Amino acid sequence: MDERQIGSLRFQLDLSQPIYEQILQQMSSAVVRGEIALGEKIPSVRELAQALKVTPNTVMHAYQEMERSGLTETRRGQGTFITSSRERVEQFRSELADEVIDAFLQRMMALGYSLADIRKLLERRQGGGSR
Amino acid sequence: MDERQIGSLRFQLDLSQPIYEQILQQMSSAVVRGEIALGEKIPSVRELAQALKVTPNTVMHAYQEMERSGLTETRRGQGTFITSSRERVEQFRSELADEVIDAFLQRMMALGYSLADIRKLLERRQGGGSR
DNA sequence: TCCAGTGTATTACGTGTTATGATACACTCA
DNA sequence: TGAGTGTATCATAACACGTAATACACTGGA
Repeated sequence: MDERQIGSLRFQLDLSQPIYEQILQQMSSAVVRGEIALGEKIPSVRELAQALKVTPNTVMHAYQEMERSGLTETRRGQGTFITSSRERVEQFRSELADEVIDAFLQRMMALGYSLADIRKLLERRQGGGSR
Repeated sequence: MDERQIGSLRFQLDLSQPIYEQILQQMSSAVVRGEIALGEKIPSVRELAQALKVTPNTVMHAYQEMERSGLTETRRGQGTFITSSRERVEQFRSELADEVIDAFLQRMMALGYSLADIRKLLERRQGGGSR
């Protein structure tokens, strides 16, 4: 696992997944968790490419996906910025969560687990934690 | 979405995922949910290939993965059979469930959801009941 | 013993995705 | 004007996936 830092951002890249998707996911995570401020400028395509030792094209791919999902706004000649709409970030977060939950439930049901079963299994994870 | 039936098995194949993985997953589901009896013979490589209109190689790929995970036993010249060990099937099921849950929790945490949040979201599914 | 039906292996080919590397263009701002 | 942006294009390579064809090894029943 390769770990690289640029500004306040931290990236962990491996070969198990397309690089552009890992950039996309980790950047989205950072935004959604408030680790990047709304309206903030993120590294330029070339800058991040150099920091991560990948091709600008690969970073571009990730950035374009982010804009497509409304998470960023790009201004030609200026750079790429996190959207300043808190609402949009919230919507992105909950929509993504919905998809993740749907896929999870579908896979578990295919294995014959009921919703009640799933809840029990999750409680078990909580184990020594808060309850 | 293409749906095909062979014996008691039903397969739904699309292009969103490798075919061999869809065969693997749907066959595993059927076993784990008891839709295929323990020790039962499953269609031969050529037979299933013809029914699904794919190449024998593709079915082979799926079958080899199933054997690697201990779900089936292959007997050269005879065919491929579901393991007759209920214990092994149970172990396969719970191991797979563990992996699915781990991946799910990791993705949700990356989006900033706590275990308590996740439980609440799942409860909501139960109430809304869109299955 | 033969043979049809099994699993298995190999080779060649085509396609799509991913990533690289290089180059060029368009835009913005100091 | 020039440096720094996003953007587009081309060629190339590697890899995964699927197809197609062929061949081999094994088993059980006729």
